[in-house]
Amino acid sequence: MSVRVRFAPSPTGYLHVGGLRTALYNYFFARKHNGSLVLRIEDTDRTRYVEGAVENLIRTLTWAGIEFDEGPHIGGPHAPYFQSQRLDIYKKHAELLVEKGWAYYAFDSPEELEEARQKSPHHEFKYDRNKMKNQFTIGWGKSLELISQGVPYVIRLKVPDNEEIRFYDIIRGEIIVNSKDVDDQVLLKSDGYPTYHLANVVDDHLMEITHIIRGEEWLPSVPKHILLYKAFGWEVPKLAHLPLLLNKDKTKLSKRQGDVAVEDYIAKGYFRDAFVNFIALLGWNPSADREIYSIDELIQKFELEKVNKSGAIFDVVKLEAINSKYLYSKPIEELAKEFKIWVEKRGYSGYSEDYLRQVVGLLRERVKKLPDIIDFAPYMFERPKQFDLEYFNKHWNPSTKEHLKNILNLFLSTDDFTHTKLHDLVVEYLNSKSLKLKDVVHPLRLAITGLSYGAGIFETLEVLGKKEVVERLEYFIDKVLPELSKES
RNA sequence: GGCCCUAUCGACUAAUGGUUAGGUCACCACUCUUUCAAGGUGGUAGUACGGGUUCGAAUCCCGUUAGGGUCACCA
Repeated sequence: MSVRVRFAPSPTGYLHVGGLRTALYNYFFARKHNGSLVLRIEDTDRTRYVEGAVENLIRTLTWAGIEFDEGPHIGGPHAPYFQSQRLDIYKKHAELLVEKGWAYYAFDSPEELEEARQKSPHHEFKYDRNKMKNQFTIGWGKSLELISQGVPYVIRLKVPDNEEIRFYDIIRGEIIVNSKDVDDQVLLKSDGYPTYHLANVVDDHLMEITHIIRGEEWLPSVPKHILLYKAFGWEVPKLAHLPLLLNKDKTKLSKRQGDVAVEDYIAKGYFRDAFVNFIALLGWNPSADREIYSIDELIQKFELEKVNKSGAIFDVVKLEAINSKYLYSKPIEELAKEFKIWVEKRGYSGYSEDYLRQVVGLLRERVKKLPDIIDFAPYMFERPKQFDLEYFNKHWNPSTKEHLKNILNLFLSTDDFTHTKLHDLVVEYLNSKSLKLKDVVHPLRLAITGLSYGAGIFETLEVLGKKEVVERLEYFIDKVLPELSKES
């Protein structure tokens, strides 16, 4: 039987990075085994539905390079892929369970349940089917009567009193839970919608899912699902519960402690392949002394059996390190094209791709993300408005102004504005004065960029071009210098 | 609190009974240098604890401790 896996998010707004990793592992697993990947939307909670969330989810998944074989956006043999469009299926199955004696009707109001919950300390409340209002306490006939009168009801799973439930998880091994610790879960809500547990089990079976790969937070509800499969007489798919992605304090990754939406990272300028690379290696790795992998390599090397058991802290520093490696190794033309979009987004226009290519080439190894270049070297896009006073004080002496003027004249005298030529001209001049390169390089950098750091100054001059450099130097000497001298 | 899961450098992880416990990020030092980076070289740092099993344990078993998840008519 061929592998069929699914990614089944609920449309509550955006794709969580943990969700992305789950989707990625499902995708890797499906591709590696020439199987199918299904996208199913678990929108059974009407109160949490967010407009546009599904489109957003699909857009982000697509950005990450994940391709589905079936789903709401492409259809497939098991459509519809929205659970909200499969209500009759769940209802039919819930009623089948009542018929078989595996489930029962209950009529407790939310208020009554809340009251019962309040009475028990901590979280010790468990639905007592012998005391609450249901078909066992009020009788079968009375129950049918209430239902026919339109009284709201739910269908609950009738969990055995004291029975060992065993299941095997590919990542965690055998797990045993006693049914006495399992609550009589609601399967069908009073609004006619199924709960996650029912819908999930029914759909995974109907859609012929062979492996369930999902987050560890689902592990505690597996016993309920096992009971459901047994009640229906269905085979349980293979299970794999992934370790959680954690905050720095080791709690489940949450919005409070940083960005959890994939789109936040897209907006910050991380590369798709770098981000996927990073996320994929949280909880699993191919056991080699390297960490840069293409998506194809990740697919080839992926093994569910090698996924870790313990949670992984999401560390942005590591993400930045990986991203910067991609930044350093990607083709410069590709970067220039992408960089243009970022530059324009910042309101700078009119730069040729050739100019941007040179800027990227000069600065990419100094930053972590492509758009960071703009903040790191704003002087490539506009003339400096501020000048680092500390830097000025550190490198200025009474004769520096004279040297700068002379260097300006040297620049004016040449039409060969390459960094090697500029370097040679300056060195020649310095030799005649018995000075060192560092005596003038810093003042020059300050005049041109306003900053104490950046790419090699002669390379920077070359990229900026003669006209721009000359104008900046003249402006600095005439206008800025008097002001700085006053302040220092 | 009940139930369940987990435990290797600060972080991500490798080592599936035999290694001086390895790599990457971060950090530190040195080097290169025209600033900032990048690069190069080197370094600090880990098997939570206690018992077993075994000739031999990070690895298997038990316990302790710690952390996490979960206990809805949410998913």
